[in-house]
Amino acid sequence: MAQTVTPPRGMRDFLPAEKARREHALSVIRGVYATHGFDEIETPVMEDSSRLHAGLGGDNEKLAFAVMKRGLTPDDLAAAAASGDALSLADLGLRYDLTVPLARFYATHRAALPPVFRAIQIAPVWRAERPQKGRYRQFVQCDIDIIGEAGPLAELELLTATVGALDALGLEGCRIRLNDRRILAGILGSWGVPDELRERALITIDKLDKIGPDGVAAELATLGVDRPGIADELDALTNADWHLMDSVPRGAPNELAFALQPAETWPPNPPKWLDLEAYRDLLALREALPGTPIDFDPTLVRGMGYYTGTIFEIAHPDHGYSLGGGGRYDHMIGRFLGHEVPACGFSIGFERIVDLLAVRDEGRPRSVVLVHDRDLEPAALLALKHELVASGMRVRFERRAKNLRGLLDRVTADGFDAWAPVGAETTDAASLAFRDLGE
RNA sequence: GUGGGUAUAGCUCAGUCGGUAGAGCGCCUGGUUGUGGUCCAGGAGGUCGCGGGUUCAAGCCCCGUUACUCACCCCA
Repeated sequence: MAQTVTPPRGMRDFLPAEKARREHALSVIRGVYATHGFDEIETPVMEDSSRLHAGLGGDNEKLAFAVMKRGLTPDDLAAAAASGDALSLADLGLRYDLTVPLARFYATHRAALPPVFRAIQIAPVWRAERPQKGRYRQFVQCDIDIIGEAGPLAELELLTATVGALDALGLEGCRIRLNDRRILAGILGSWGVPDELRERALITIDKLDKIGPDGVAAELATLGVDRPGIADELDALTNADWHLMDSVPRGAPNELAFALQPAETWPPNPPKWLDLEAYRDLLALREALPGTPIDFDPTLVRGMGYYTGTIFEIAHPDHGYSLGGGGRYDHMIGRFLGHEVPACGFSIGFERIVDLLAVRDEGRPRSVVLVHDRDLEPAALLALKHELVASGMRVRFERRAKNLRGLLDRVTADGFDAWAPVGAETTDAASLAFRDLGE
């Protein structure tokens, strides 16, 4: 091999067939989101480094690609080396999600935006992770966000629009996992977890489906949270039937299970740690979305530090990773604006769904390949092509190959419908003898 | 950041016990076919990822390194 020529690690080129699949899926998602009343915006791929590292991105901040300042001097480098602060050499960075840029966007343009703003963002983000299956260093997210709506209506609109998009894509088997940061905070509070350990404890709980209740309890103990009975409580949380629509908990009764039954059977004395607003919001979501595949999962955490209320993820039985996620982040815009504006968003992980989609090609124009002898006049060929294009066809030239099989297989894979030989005796489009492809 | 696998022609891959670098497809040339998707012959194309080591001899064994890939952590 003369030289290895590849795109940057974790980033990809797209050949025509794959590019067409992606654009088709994107147009479906755009269309559904638009019918649900959202408006598309665009922001720069970079933001100020300080904004990307304001503590809002959780672990993703460590994965941000930084952009070095222009015109750095040896003194600058020496100062950075002395302080050990490499980030001081950067003033910009590539965005690692679309939520932080949206909050900045809203703070910048709030005067031009409606009181309740519904935004679509479909764009690439970058994270310097180690690539693997379903994980890239450049990937497209499809975000919808509602800014300015504090009540559950925001969650409902986001959930219905997202489920609508998944349905329109023909993606079957997806379920929405649902939880609320306030529920998690209540659980942690009941265990006496101090505030400074809360984030780490949450990440530990997130591993429940991988390392089990005993594993989580053991890891919590290493953090200093060693209250007896935690493993049993986690086990009860896991084993309860948490389907919000139609169920009563089937596991051993526990406080949280009772709390999530319908209001009529709600115990008169709710557990002290239960956040009543969160409880009411989850109830409202359940009652407003009958038939939607939503599962309450008290162990769903999500890594972003900025979530303040409901959190959700798209799960698919064929994949160990989530296909999307989101939640409420009521305090983030206040960081940029100075006063609080409620906000909630849902993101579809485009890379993780596009491979699951079947190809649909209805509505394409008829597309034909002209296989021409190699000694024809370009002007004559172009006149033929012009005539066909003017009639609404998609037209591709291919120079005559000795063996046509490979050529015809290739253009069939590219989606062409028919081909015709073109020789010196071909005078106009009427004299072309088209043959169907894909037989 | 941690662990496993892989690396040979443009592509997909063989390569046995260490003994002269291979196939299919694609490409080029000539012929065959002649309303055309057939067939035949010939040809070009390789620093066997890179660097060391062992050996009379390394694509093959050893060490290192880089890239790709799968998984973990974390995430979409």
